[in-house]
Amino acid sequence: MQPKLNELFSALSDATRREILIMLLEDDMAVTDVAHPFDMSLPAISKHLNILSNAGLITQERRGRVNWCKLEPDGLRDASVWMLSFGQFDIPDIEDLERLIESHIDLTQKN
Amino acid sequence: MQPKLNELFSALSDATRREILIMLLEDDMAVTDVAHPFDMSLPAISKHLNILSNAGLITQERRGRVNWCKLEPDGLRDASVWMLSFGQFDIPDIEDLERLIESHIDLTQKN
DNA sequence: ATTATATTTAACCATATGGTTAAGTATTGA
DNA sequence: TCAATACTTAACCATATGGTTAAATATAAT
Repeated sequence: MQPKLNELFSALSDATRREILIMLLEDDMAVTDVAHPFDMSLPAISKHLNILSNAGLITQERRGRVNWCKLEPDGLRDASVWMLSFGQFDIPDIEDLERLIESHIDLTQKN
Repeated sequence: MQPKLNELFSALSDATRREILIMLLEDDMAVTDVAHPFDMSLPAISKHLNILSNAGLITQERRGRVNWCKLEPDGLRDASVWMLSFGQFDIPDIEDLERLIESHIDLTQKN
């Protein structure tokens, strides 16, 4: 399957979906549990998860009545390569990076 | 001004806008010249350029009646850091990267 | 002064997006 | 078997997006 930059970047352009990805960094989660922290209906979250799936950023595996959501970090690869190919910005500081990884506050911003 | 990941990723999610960014890697361009290769009206391109400006990916400087568009590669920085912070995918091959930079064909895909 | 060039703004249109509620479908537990 | 759980699907709605054409604006050239 060819990389789909439109779907990839479009999936990343929504704050709810970025938060979901960050939640899934911790561990695989059931749909209901993904939905829990959000002030939003379950169908809305279900749609977001479909969009993330179609973008190749997560996979979903149904076991019984539970649909387990799993991060697919390689899904970010194509978008990452695309951006790196511009290569004209400084490689972000290791320190910046570490700080950001530690505290995901900056990553979960809403706007 | 705070980074705006929504605007940034959203701007990158359109193939026309990604092509414009790649064109601007070569050199600064007037709006009309940006529009030339596209089968699209000038106002449509003008809108795309505004979206890229608002995302901080380009700047526009009017000199006389010409509005010069200039790439702002640092605009990609926040999105890049966000993606790198996932850090669970392999760093793309230097070879992959060089091949992609040489031939931007893979980067300008439409879907 | 008039015309041509470069671009933006306005008004409009079709489709996409992100949300809702209500109903449907499996699967599990009592 | 019946009810609860964990979803998904369908129908709907408001707003956003990406395009169009026509008109407006500002600068440059004749």
